[in-house]
Amino acid sequence: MSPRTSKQYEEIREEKIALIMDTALEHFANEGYHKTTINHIALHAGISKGLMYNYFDSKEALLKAIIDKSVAEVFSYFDIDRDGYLSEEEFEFFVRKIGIILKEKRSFWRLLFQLLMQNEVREQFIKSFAPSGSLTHSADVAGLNLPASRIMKMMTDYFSRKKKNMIKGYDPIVEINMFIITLKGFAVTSIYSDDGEAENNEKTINRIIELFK
Amino acid sequence: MSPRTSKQYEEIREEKIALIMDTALEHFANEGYHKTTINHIALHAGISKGLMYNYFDSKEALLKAIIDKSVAEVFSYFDIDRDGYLSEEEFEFFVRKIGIILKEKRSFWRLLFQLLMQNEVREQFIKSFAPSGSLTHSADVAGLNLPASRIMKMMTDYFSRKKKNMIKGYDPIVEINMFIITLKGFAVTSIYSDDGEAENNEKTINRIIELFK
Amino acid sequence: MSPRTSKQYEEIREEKIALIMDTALEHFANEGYHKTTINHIALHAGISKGLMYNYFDSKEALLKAIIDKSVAEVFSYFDIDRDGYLSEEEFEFFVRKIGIILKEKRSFWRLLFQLLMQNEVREQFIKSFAPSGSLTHSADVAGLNLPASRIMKMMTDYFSRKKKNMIKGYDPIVEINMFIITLKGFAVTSIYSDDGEAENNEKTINRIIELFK
Amino acid sequence: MSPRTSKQYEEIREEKIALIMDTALEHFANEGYHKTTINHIALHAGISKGLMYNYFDSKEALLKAIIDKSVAEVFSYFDIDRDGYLSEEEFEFFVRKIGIILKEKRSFWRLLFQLLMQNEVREQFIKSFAPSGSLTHSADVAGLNLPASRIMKMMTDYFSRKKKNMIKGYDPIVEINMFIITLKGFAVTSIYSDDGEAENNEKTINRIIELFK
DNA sequence: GATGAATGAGTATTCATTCAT
DNA sequence: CATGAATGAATACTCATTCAT
Repeated sequence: MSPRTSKQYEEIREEKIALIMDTALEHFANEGYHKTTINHIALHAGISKGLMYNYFDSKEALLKAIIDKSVAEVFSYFDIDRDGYLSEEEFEFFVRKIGIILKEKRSFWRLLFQLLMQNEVREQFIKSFAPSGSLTHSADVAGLNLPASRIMKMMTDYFSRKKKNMIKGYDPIVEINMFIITLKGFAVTSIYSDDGEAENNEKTINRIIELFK
Repeated sequence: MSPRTSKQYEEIREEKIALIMDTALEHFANEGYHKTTINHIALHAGISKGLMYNYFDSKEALLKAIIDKSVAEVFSYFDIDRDGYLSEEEFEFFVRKIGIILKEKRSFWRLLFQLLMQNEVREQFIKSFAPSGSLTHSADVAGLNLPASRIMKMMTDYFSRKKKNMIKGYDPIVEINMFIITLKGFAVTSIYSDDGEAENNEKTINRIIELFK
Repeated sequence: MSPRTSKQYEEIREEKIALIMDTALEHFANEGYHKTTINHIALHAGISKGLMYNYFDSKEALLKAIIDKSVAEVFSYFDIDRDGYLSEEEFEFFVRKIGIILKEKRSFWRLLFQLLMQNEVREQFIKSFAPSGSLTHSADVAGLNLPASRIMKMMTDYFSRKKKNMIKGYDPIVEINMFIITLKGFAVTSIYSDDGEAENNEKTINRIIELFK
Repeated sequence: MSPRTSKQYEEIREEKIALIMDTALEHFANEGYHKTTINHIALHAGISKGLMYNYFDSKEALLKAIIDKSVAEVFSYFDIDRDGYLSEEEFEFFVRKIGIILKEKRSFWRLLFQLLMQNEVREQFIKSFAPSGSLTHSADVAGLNLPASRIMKMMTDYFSRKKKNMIKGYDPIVEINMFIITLKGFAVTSIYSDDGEAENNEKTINRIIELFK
């Protein structure tokens, strides 16, 4: 007879918010943001249209919340705040981690790449994640210069240090770019590959490490 | 003031069709297919909304026409119908060609990648371009198995033949995958890079050739 | 910690009802009935949405309750149930009373005028306050024929009696109408004037009395 | 077979715009802006919902267009740009004109008064029509300080000049206020009176002229 | 008595598509 | 061939109202 405690309410809220965000991410990622209607999301989440508007101001706000949350999760995967030095072991760890996170957050990556394909969104995204002046364009990951400043710095240092075998003509900038496009290509491939290709992806990761370690 | 000859009419038709397709491609690529309205296209093409429906049955038909035309153009770039053998010179030529075509057909590629990010479209696309059973998934370019059958065959042969330096553990399948994801990563990066990065792209292309030739 | 007595409950009820009605009146008056949401009222009253539905059946019922209560209050200001005769002193008192009540119940008047601007509402209102057949249209206060029958009767008597200075052409009906539109114009002005204009309003009241006493 | 000339198109546009604005004004005035739905307007205008959006950006833009047009019309009724001097004949003409315009533009006035009853709108309106600093509040017509500056100036001059009979205590400011509230009261009454009361309104106008000329 | 999550009918707005001229 | 007015189904969003706790 008495009203729920505010703790109970908070739990309900969080559950529903998670439910909505998860459902929306799934559909945004697979059918596209524009093609996905609020109705569709509500239907698949088993709630009413109106409820979503209790938690999110608009479809766009929902999208933003999803992106923000996912980006935060991804960043937290790489405990950035270490010494800033990248050893060879850490480099390998980093690459393997990417392989894992691409699989685990596959929906998010699909959505993100999708969004980044649109000029307006990409520019917006770059603006919000790239500390102004922090990066040369050569270090830009096709719009994905995420926590860029820090990670990129470590990368650059890493590749500068190696001077692989002192090969004549070794250019760290070129090498970083190669590494980035390789990762990007792997990402784009991986997030649209099905489970049957897990083994292949594994081999590819190994080869990437072999090449750039 | 005499009535136009049917030849003149034909010319007008073709001009208008080209104008509409070019304008639409530009906007589809940069603002996204869904966000681009027919009104917008008509406005920018300097024609009326109705005219487009004289030439195309629907917005989707327009999209399809654009894709078909562009794909045909891209394929024609690589005169596929040769001997089916890929020499080292031809391999280098092929890679450089890709670098060029990515720049020249940038809008198309943007649009294509954008579309391929949507499950439904991707599946549709794969179905229409991949002769069933022709490819192992390992040779699938994340949905981009273009004139696949033929080109892929040549590639596979090429990489199988090389057995680069007879390095132990050399696996042609892995090598092809590496090559493909590298190209794909380069593509995704290149089509969203601005002109100032031409030099960088050039260097990257050189390095790709160096690595996989 | 003993259970509340029913008297305490009654007190809570009345307090809450008053709180809700006051808050609602304030917002209805200033932002408009339609623009004011139940949420908004609940928020500003510091209660939950649901609580209002414990006391009022609907938003419209709340409105009606507010109007009824306010109208009753206004009528009670003029202790109508006297001898039915209006002396000159009483006339002046009456006019000054109106000046005061317009200030004190400003929100109500704003709301009322607002509502009366809508055909449907006005008709409804006229029906409920004007005993059928009791008034000639000439005595209608643009929908505001409040406790009409009685007060109007007194007014008519008052103006008929005066025959101000026996001026030729003096028409009590016209004079009543003039008096009414003057009051109405004063009302509309007064309820939207700010405090700084109190002095002006005072002077206007004096002049009205001077003119119509 | 050939498309309409742009003149024909222009005619169609103007006709439809007028139709939409007239229909909307009618309904806004009688049922209230918020209660009137776009559907309703479209239905009564015999057009589709969509068509209205071909001509107006939004419901609010439609409202604004109506107000702007009506205000312009009303102002044009009083050919403001004369010598700025108000003779007694002109004063009478002015008052009678108001009586007429209230009848002819009744819907507009209903709508306007309705809107002015809402704080936000009223403030907006005052801002757009009152040249800053041009008026003392005492000359404010309950938010309706229209082409205020000019007309009010003429009025003030007129009432200052008269010093009616040199009566002791004659205060032009008070007299202007009285005149304004009388007009306002007449307006509010008139726009909600039906045709049967035409005669009464006529008499009231005569009395107003008698009192303030 | 009190709460706020949940609902869904209703509303403004968009946009591909049609069609008379 | 060319035009743009007209349509209406679809979509995002609002808000009064219900109800389990």
